Amino acid sequence: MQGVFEERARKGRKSDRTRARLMDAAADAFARHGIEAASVNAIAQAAEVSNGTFYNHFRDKDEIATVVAYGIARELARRVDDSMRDLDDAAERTSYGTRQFIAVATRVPSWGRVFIRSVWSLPELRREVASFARADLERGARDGVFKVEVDDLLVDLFTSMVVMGVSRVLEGESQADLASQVAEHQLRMLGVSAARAKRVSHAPIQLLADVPDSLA
Amino acid sequence: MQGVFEERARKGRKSDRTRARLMDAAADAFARHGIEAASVNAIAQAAEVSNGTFYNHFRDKDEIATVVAYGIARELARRVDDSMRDLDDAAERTSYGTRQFIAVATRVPSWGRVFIRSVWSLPELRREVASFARADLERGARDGVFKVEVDDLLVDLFTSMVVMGVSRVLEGESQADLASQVAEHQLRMLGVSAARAKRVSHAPIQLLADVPDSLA
Amino acid sequence: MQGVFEERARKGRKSDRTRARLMDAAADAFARHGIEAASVNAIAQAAEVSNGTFYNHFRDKDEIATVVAYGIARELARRVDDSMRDLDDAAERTSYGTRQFIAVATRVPSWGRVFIRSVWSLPELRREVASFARADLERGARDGVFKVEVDDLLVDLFTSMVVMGVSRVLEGESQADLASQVAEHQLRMLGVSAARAKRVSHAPIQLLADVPDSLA
Amino acid sequence: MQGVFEERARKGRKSDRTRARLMDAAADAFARHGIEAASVNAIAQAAEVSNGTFYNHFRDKDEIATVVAYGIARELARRVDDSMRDLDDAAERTSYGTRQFIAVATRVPSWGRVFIRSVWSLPELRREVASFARADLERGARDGVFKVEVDDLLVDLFTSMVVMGVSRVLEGESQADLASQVAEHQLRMLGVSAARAKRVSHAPIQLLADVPDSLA
DNA sequence: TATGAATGAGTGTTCATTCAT
DNA sequence: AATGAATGAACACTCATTCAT
Repeated sequence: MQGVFEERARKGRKSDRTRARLMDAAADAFARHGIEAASVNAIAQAAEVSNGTFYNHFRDKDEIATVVAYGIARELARRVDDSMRDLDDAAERTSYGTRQFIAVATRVPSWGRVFIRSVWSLPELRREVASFARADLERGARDGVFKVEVDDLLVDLFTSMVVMGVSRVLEGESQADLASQVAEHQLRMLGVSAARAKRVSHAPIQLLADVPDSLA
Repeated sequence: MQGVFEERARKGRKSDRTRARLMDAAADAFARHGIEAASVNAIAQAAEVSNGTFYNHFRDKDEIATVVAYGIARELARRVDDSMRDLDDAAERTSYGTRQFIAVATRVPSWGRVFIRSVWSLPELRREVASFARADLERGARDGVFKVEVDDLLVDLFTSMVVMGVSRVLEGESQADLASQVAEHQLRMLGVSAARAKRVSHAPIQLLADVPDSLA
Repeated sequence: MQGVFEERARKGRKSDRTRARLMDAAADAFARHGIEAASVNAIAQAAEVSNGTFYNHFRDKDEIATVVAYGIARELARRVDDSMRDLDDAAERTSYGTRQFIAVATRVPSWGRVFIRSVWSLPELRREVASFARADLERGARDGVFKVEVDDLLVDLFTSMVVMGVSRVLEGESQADLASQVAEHQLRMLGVSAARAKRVSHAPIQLLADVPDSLA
Repeated sequence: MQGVFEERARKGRKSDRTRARLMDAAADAFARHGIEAASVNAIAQAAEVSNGTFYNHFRDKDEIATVVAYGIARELARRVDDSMRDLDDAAERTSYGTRQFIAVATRVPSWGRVFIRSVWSLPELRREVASFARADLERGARDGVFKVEVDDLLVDLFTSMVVMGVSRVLEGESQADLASQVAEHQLRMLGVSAARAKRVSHAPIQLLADVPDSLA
């Protein structure tokens, strides 16, 4: 099994690849058992290096946990953002973003699981990811598409709904329709008419075209 | 300091009181450091019994964690439910329930924290607590007050919003208005008109009349 | 092999005996390899308890090191002091004390070795032990037996000579005459005439009459 | 900062300079944390070379420890000896040597600290340094200046007094008078009259004239 | 039921040392 | 000679759990 970080470090130096393999192994272990319960030894073993090597690359377990969580969160946000370049309407962007995010986050289950774990424990990370959503929410409010005032609480509620969606999919729910429904509920919460909310959220979209097959 | 479980076991036998003190201490420790990081020794010490005594009352740490989480969740739900006996309208019940729940769950911070931690890790517990909400959501759908279909996903989204509210308050947000806003957003998501959502959610309510002073 | 601490805790509770055995084992290990190089596991093993038990009795390795060092130093000082109750003349007391101390400290080699190691690294301990010597030096200066001013430096030089004596004996030198010569040199340093220094320091003395045979 | 070893290797080949820098870094680290606690990595880093390079120059940590200790001890002895070329009288030589040694050993504190640490753990080193003192003690005994028999014990006691002096100065005592007092006590121990001991030991001397400024 | 000393597997972490480049 | 990533044994310390009293 080759992880996503290693995939990307394939061209780098050997040391970079070792680091990437540790990160992949850590993401996997964190997803499986949680950060506390994942042991450094197990991570090193999964990465096929000795435990000492771990400490050549990371100061301690906290460091790799943070690095991995941010790495994953940023990569998820980046991919979703990239896929939305052509959309203008705030309702469409918001709805599309939610659906795409759920799709991407569940594509590599260990990444999704690390994400929903760290999104609560690392507030800065949450804020960073939420800032993408916030921009669209504010645009919608400005344009009159949304009828609500955008504040921290609204952004957090919006985020918690996305997270809930990711959780459900990772628990086994089929992703396709579920993501649309989450988006639909969000739009209604934001003051979009029920009819439009349904229409926009269930419009067919192109998912994940750019994700390499090796991640499956 | 006397905890809530002990409060209720005051009349019971000595053994019951010991058990209750262990549960109070555990709730506190779990809230403070998380379940993994809370040690049995520390719990026993806080309960002023020896570590051996712990194992006379609970098979292992997992058991007390589950028992405490369920105990707290049920107590929270019971209190909120009790306070809603006189309400009939689904929108009012839903809104009132959310506001009351946030108030109660944050009244004893350690309980609130244990709740938001366990609500994700114990799905059965989540379902049990959510069943109260589900009843009102279904009533509202039946009565035409809510314009949405009630399914598992909706209940979970509704729940995640309440949890988000509790989190924010425990992070230091002032509770009063925040709870109302959460409720308002929920009603809008459920298809209630913006005007009514606002009116219902910001109506003054009597909070916590029944909470014993010892919890303050 | 039964150590000195255990000997003394024989009548105590079982827990006290375990603690004492750990201390004996630690004294031995510290003497053999130095404090840094002695491992907690090795100490526990030598005491025939599990490594976990060690930490039921001592917070960490530093704690047992300090406790053992002070325990040994005080016991050495106490024994020597006890044996000098009947002496009045400062020159005799000083000389006798040095000889007795060297005898006692080398009687249980591991104690002596711990002493010469810790006397440099724990200044408070050095001061505590030296305070016995200081009293006699000051008395001698007051009585005119010694012709020097007693200050910190003098006490330290005096102490370092005793320590040197202990070192030499532990390195294999025969103790009897060596201790007398150390005492003789000390007296001369203090201003006692060569003739009297020799006479006083080589007078026969009763060594160690009170030390239990089990220590041999 | 440029160390003493490097200073002297300035003209040598690059390899020699690397070696010298490692020795300076090691002396510093040993003085700061003790030999056990000083890590090879830290030494290499302080010397601004990679850890691998360390092993091109020294077989292991023990080797550099010994080499550094001997290097320092010999350098100290050499400097003191050089400064005494013109003195003839044994009492003067002895006293002057002690004072000069304390001055030199405390001039570069890390050297002094390494010295007092290794003088106990490396008996051969102690003997080597002491041989300078021994020569003067024997000359004094032959000449009748000292009234004692010179044997191993006397040399060791004499040495321990010098070491004690170095310790005190490194602990913060002002060096000037302290060294004189140590020398005075030594002379008295050797049988020199109190009056002459005082006079000789407190005579003004020229300290450290030959120490390069870079050491300051 | 209560006690608390004892257990021992397990954890994170350090570090001297090796070796391919 | 120099590099620095990799190694893995060793260490201090934690903690859930057992059990004799």
